[in-house]
Amino acid sequence: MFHPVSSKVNFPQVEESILSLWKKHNVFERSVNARGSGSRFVFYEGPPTANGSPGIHHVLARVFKDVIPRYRVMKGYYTPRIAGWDTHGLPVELEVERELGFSSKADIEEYGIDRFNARCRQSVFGYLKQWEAMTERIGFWVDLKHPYITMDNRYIETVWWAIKQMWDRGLIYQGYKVTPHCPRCGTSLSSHEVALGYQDNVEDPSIYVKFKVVKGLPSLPDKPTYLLAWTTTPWTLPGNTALAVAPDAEYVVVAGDDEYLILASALFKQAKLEGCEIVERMKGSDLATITGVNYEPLYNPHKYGVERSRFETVNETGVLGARRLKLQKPNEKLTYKVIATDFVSMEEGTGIVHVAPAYGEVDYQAGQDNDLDFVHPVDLQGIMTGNYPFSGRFVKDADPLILDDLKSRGLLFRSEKIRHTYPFCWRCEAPLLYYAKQTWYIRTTAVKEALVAGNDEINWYPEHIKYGRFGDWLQNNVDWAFSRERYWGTPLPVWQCEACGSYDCVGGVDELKGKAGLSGLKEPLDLHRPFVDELTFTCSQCGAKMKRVPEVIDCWFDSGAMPIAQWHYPFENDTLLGDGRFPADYICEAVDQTRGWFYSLHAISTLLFNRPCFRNVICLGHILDAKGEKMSKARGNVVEPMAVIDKHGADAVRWYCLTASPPGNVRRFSERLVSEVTRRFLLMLWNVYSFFVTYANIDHFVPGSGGALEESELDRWIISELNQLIADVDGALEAYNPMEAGRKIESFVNELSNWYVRRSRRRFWKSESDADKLSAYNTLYQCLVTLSKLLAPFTPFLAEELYQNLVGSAFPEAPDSVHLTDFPVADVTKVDKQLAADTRLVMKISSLGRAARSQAGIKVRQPLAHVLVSLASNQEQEILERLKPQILEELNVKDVIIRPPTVDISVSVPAVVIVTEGDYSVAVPTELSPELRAEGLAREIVHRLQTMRRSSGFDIADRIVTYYQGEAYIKQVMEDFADYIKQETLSRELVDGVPHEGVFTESHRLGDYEVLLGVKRLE
RNA sequence: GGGCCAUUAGCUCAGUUGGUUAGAGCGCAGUCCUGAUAAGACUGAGGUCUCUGGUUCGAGUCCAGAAUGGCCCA
Repeated sequence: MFHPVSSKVNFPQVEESILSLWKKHNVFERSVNARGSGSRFVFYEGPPTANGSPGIHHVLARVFKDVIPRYRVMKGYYTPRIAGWDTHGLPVELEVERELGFSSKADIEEYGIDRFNARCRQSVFGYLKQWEAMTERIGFWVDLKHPYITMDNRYIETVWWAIKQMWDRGLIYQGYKVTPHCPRCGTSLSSHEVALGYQDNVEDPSIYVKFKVVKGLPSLPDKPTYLLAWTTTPWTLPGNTALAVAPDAEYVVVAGDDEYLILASALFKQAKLEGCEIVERMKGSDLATITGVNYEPLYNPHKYGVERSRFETVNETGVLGARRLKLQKPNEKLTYKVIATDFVSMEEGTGIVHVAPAYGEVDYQAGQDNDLDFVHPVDLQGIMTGNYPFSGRFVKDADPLILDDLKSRGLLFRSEKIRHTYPFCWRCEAPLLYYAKQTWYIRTTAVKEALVAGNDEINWYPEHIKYGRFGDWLQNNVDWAFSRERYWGTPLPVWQCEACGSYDCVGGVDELKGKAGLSGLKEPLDLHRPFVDELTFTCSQCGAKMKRVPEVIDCWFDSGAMPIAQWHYPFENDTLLGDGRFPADYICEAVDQTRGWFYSLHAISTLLFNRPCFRNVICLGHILDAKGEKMSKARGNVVEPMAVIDKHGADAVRWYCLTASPPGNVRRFSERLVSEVTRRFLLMLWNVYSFFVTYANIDHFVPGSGGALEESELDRWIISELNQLIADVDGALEAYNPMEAGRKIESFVNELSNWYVRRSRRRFWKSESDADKLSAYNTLYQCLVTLSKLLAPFTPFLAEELYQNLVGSAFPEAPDSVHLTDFPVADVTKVDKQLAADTRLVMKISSLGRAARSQAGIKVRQPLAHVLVSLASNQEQEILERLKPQILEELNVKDVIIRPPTVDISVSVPAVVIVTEGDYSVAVPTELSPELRAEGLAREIVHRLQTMRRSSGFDIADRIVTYYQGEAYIKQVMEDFADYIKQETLSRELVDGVPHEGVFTESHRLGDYEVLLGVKRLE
């Protein structure tokens, strides 16, 4: 006996009991360990940060992360899955700062780095319970008991080892580079972080500034001459040390009332100067070389208490290419020059570009190439230094004051506003400022070819990411600025000598402990700041004291090192690279990780081992709300995932995530869509399951009984479809395409429910337990059991429920969970393509026939003498001839008359309704004989009695006595069709007469006749 | 400014290499079926396949350009 299954189901409730079953029987661990001898399938978990509650996009990712490994386990692969937590980085610090009400790094230092980091350590798992609960509830199987945690000493030690490997190969250097700097967080942002914070339509000043040429042009000495330049960042003007022109472009000198202005002729009109007279033309290269076209600084740094320096190159081991700035002496008569470069745009501005080497990447490069001065009157908080009229102000606030100042000095030609895209800090939304700063870099450009070549070996889903977004990113690779001037992160393991300035990189704890003259060591060891800052040792070069540099590293480096750091390689597990645990077969994250984790994984792996560390990656699109808008707290449209799961169940959410749309597309999410999935798919499957169990129990069906099966055509058909389905699902999952696999399952369940079960109903109902009935049971049983296995990776709860009841209760020796079974193997010999096509033909004709009946207004319950059918080919005629019985049943007709394709059936018989689709036509006669009418009435009576049985709460198998009272015609029909009516309604007898008390009665109108019907249950 | 993706019914999505009249589910209106009943079947309304050009005997599909949205880069 199977456990009775009601057609009414509460999925969340079923799932809860499955969860406790898994827990009780330790199913996840066993599913992994049972495959211990199989080949490894390696999954890498991209570690989330647990300092915020998980969102629906996390659920999406975890569902996709789960489905493939579950499939692999069932295919016999040994597939351990290790959870991971990302614990370092600015997000964590910002959260703690918010809690403490801090607004700057000074607040943190005052509070104490030790206390601050202790709070970070605590904060980072603030939502761990929620994360674990969500992970468990949705059935994402991953080892949460032994996760890798990026802040653990052992994890950090591996990260140090990795950095040391790169250091030894000269791949780490400290350089000045212009980096996007967040003035509030006080740190540089990596380019992948910058990418997170662009905002459109930002309003900024758009100003034209006049730079006075020192002596005027030799040919035009009568009036002062100005170079006209354009900028949107007035605050960078004090840092101006050159003006750049395009060497091949034409420049013009135009005459104003009491001045000459120089600008590119191409931008002459755009600067609204077309009314002015052009007095001279010259090439940009001439402008740059003409003696005397030096200009006066807008702000001579020496007058405002600001330093001026120039670059010089130094070479040291490990710090290749480092540059130092050499301080210059004050010069009251300072002038700057015009340079010719290749970056001057003729699209906007004046063709003369303001160059401030401290504040732009190209500016900085131009400064190096042209020995320009370097002036940097802005501190790390974005405050103007020196004693300008606008000193002490935040740069953006200084802008209007600078304009006022220039205007009062007659140097502002024009001032407007512009709307453009500008980057902001992705966490705190402060505008980013481009600064030349000393930062530690990883020279990823040195392995660019290997990065690109490695990408060739990776399978991307969707494929366009490979040579699109990710490939482009690799092609445009720049060195990785990976140091952060922050507190809560993996400390950069570089020590510098206080005296001689030489560096040492430490690659492990033992190495550190072995350093001569080590002091400051405390146990238990904590590799974080400030404790690691207190560790000093003796300089091997000069014997003075080595102190750690202050920086920590980008947390993307942490997570990107997880392939080795989760194993504490090479300090433990040193066979990792050769024993199958590296690289990953599968990873999966959202598309924003292209420049995040996907990149840091790939970069670190390539730098260390010169090979990629993942083979297949599913890259998920982002989730939008029901209206297609981005979910955000501000909009208040964030979907709380647990609420949806509690209401509809995890399987519904999983199935929606997996099948609703291609994984790489953006997708809309709403509770409504999840509930649709439940109705359309889960409930339909459940109904088939419930139907099966109900009748199997009535008939005491025992799975596998009955020896060789006498399969009907219908059985052979669904078994053929089933085996085709197995092959399709297997192939799609093998190809990392759960959506396709899921949709195939959906259409199979639809066929199973709406054709196989519907067509087979009478076989289950009939009283005698013959071979045909047994075959039907065995066939449906096989379909359901196979479905439970096919569905196990997708909807593990529902799959388990089916399996437990269908298999667990019948085969005590079977594995005690569907997740411990093998994935079904398709028996291709059972796939009958011809039969599939034949059945499609029957479906087609039935559908047309129903349409014709519908149009003729004749219920299917009313038998008809025949239908006329016209087909596409003679071959199909033969097929349909064979499958006639099915059509007879489906359409409730006594005969099917098949006409050759060449005969127009509309003229062959009068009084018909015809429905045609393509080459297929079905015609039904509208005339009814008295015999057919009587039979129709009998069926109508049966129908009414069935409904009465149900509404009076009888069980399906209850025997009854039926009473009837009506006119002569009714009595005649009741007598003529007595056997039929008794059989259909399980009536022991049909009693003509007034029902006595205790009988459920109803009066019915059947066409022109009145009848009183009564039913009474027999004990 | 550049790149990638998307745009098909009111909504969510299919549409293989170009080939009759562009499909499904949901929703809506109606009919039917029902011993799966909080399902199911059928019919109907609902489409300038975002737009403009081009290639072709033939374009939702291929090419070019544009628009809108999303993501990314600068």
